[in-house]
Amino acid sequence: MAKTAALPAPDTTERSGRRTGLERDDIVAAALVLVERDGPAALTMRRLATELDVGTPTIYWHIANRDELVSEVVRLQSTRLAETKVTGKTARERVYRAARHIWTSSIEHRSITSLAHQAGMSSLLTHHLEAALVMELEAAGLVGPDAANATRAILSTIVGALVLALRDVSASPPDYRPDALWAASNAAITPLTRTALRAESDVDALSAVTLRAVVDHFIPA
Amino acid sequence: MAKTAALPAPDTTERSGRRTGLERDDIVAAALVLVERDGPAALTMRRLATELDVGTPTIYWHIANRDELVSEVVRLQSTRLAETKVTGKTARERVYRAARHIWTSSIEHRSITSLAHQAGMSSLLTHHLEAALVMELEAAGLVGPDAANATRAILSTIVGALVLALRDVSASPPDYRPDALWAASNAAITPLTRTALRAESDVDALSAVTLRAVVDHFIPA
DNA sequence: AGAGTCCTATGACACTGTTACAGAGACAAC
DNA sequence: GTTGTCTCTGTAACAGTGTCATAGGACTCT
Repeated sequence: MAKTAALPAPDTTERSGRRTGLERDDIVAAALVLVERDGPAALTMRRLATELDVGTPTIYWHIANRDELVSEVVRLQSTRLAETKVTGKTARERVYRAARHIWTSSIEHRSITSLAHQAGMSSLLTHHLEAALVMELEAAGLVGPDAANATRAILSTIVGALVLALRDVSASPPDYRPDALWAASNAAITPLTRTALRAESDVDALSAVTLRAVVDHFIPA
Repeated sequence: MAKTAALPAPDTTERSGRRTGLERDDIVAAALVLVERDGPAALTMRRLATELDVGTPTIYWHIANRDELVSEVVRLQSTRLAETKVTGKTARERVYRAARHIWTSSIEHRSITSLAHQAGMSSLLTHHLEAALVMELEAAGLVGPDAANATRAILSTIVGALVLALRDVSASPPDYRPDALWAASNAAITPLTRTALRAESDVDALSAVTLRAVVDHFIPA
């Protein structure tokens, strides 16, 4: 035990029995740091315990499940992403910027985005940003079910692009990567299109275009 | 050992040492059945072995990794989805129908879709259907990068809607479900919109609308 | 009959999440 | 000052997971 120093180290008193007060938040914060530093797969109860220089059951005293820990981590990150300042002249533009902000934030913290995504909690991660989006939608004249549907459509568009952007191509066997797949395909496709499909795509630009199309469709000019 | 009978049972000869020929495909087929019957989480090497009435290392003789097994399962399902008959008068309509077919197929076999999705191989699962989509796109006048970008945009739209449709809300703690999240949110949102956000959404219809918007944007009238 | 190849079972290793249990330390009450 | 009692922590274990080393059986060829 007592390897390389732990992450937060909130109390100066040497490790000895009782801790004072705020533990739960420290655990969640440490988990967040761990994920951002070493990726989603690194979030292991034992590893987190080691990082905190603590036994595994200690974590279970403060937190019920691993699922709850993940929820808490995602929620913490969600609040950190809360503040948003949307600019833009037209209502359409402001909606687009708000949506685009969700994309950039998710890409910027891709480890936690992947974590939330694996746990099926993307909506929790983006909730605050989503609220900002809804406000812009209402400012653009959409209320009730119209606003809700537009929100979901925009969010699903972003999530779809995120899946494309964050997937790990190196994980699947070489023969089954999109590149090789299109090369081996015997479909009746123009060579030009085939090579374009094999090439790497600029997911960021593509996401922007698609998002613009969806926003334009749901927001009246 | 020798519990309830195995799934395929290809040979009448009692289990005894050497099998004749086609084993690998049987394993993959059994894995596919297992996933479709009991969900993605049920695909365990030991459980698959038990299902085949065989030891675990036997599977490893035919298949390298679990990842390779998953790849093979997804690929098998992909070929089964291969035949597509796209109807529709206009080119736009045919593109839309081809894209919509990817959605319905993915929803219909949601267990395998989830499996492919978790492994980051959604594109492998939908590859054949994607090829059909590309052909329709070319028939609509798009070639090269234009066709490739339209393909990716449409596919990401579908995948985004799939994530929304296939997520397991019961997995996350009650306080963090979208419903409760919007109820507790203190954002400046109209009550009408808030209740609309809290309500369950018709993801299928929403996906159709979004898809239509994206297709209309990329395909000239 | 002997050799070689293909396939399989036993058993283990290193992980994972999770928990029962036995305690330490700090505070309150007597 | 001595007891509790509550809060927290470490040791050790259980049941799973993917994966592999090893030994041996069964079949085909010579």
